[in-house]
Amino acid sequence: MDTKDRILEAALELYNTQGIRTITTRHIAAHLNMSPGNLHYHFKHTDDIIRALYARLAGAFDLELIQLQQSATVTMNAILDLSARSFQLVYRYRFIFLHFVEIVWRIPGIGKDYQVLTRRRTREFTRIFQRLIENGIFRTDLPPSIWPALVKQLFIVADFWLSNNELTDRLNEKKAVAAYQKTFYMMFLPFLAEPEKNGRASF
Amino acid sequence: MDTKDRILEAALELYNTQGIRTITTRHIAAHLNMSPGNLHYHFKHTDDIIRALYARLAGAFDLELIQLQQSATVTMNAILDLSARSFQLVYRYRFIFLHFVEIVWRIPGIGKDYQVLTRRRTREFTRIFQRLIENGIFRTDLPPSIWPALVKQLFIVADFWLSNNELTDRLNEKKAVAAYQKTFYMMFLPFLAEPEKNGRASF
DNA sequence: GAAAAATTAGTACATTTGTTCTAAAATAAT
DNA sequence: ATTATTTTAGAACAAATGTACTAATTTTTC
Repeated sequence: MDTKDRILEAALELYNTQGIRTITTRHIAAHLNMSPGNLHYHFKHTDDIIRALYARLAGAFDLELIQLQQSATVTMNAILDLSARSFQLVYRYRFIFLHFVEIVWRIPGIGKDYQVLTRRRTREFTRIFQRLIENGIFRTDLPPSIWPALVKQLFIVADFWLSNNELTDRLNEKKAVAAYQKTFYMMFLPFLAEPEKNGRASF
Repeated sequence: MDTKDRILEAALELYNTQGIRTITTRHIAAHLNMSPGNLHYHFKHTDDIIRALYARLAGAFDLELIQLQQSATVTMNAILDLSARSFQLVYRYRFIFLHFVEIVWRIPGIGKDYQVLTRRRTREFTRIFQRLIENGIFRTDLPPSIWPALVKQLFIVADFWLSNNELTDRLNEKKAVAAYQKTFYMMFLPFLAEPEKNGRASF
């Protein structure tokens, strides 16, 4: 692991546990027994570190979505599995989600990128839901405008479930994964044509 | 309006528009043509300002909830109206919701208070939903564990809808109110026993 | 093995920030 | 009216922060 990677890993850990307000480049450098000068040789500006971490998160997310899209038929189980795997990413890069608005205000490029990403993901999920309706998995008695609304709900919960956990239950990683998955399952349940049949036995 | 109020109003405006990271007591004082010394005479510590603003928000919220609880029968319309009025509060004190985790980490007292508040509100809503089930407004074919899950979903969306708006659509206040209300309406729709009958014509 | 390039440590600097201190001015109390 | 109290302005301070600079050291290239 080269120096740049070590800096990013240390920054990630410190940001995750102490927030972006209190952690400075000096803290990150000290945590690595490295001089501040050296750190700034690798990352000229503090924001470059955050930018790099966001880029890693976005890249990892893209990989997950590509995998989902490549499967011929999308099942509910595939979607729930995606939610579990993407939570691992959310948790790994949790400081971004816990301070999302702050980061986007501070580094506009990230906001722009997230907007584009979100629009693309919205289209993708709308299409997936379309297919789930056609396959009789989702209900057909609801107004069509419910589906984009569901997508929005899912995005909000996906992005901010962890913030809510931080404000309320403060579950540790293991318990958080389980609770997060259950939340997602429960979000889909009332939309299923036959809840008892299409639901997962494991819950 | 006394000086303390003027400081709080100025702080609220600046925090709302520029975030808590960039705004310092000096900015707030300058915005009021006031000396930093004077500001710190009224609020010894910066955090005291945030604490005072949070207290105002919490107090205003309590008033809303008391009003809902006093009504003999809670209807869907009453809940949707509450959601609209509470959004006005979320918007007025939006810096708190846009930087919630940061604030709670910085001022633990606020986190403690929010936890207690949330638990109480969870119990209240669970009871309300119970009655909506008994009155045949909500479906009865879903597992009972869906209702606490719905409460959690609602809280997450209520607290972070605005953050999501900031990251994606950036709607102004007027449009945001409308979209927020619609989101809430759509969240209840799949839980209604007879969507077409209990739903609102206005959507 | 010498020259060039890279990495690193350490220091330095200007700015900002939260807060305190002092004294002046305004206001209220008697 | 004079005294006491509250409020205000302005300066001052220590700590922290982002980043630049310099020189040393390590690594790579030839």
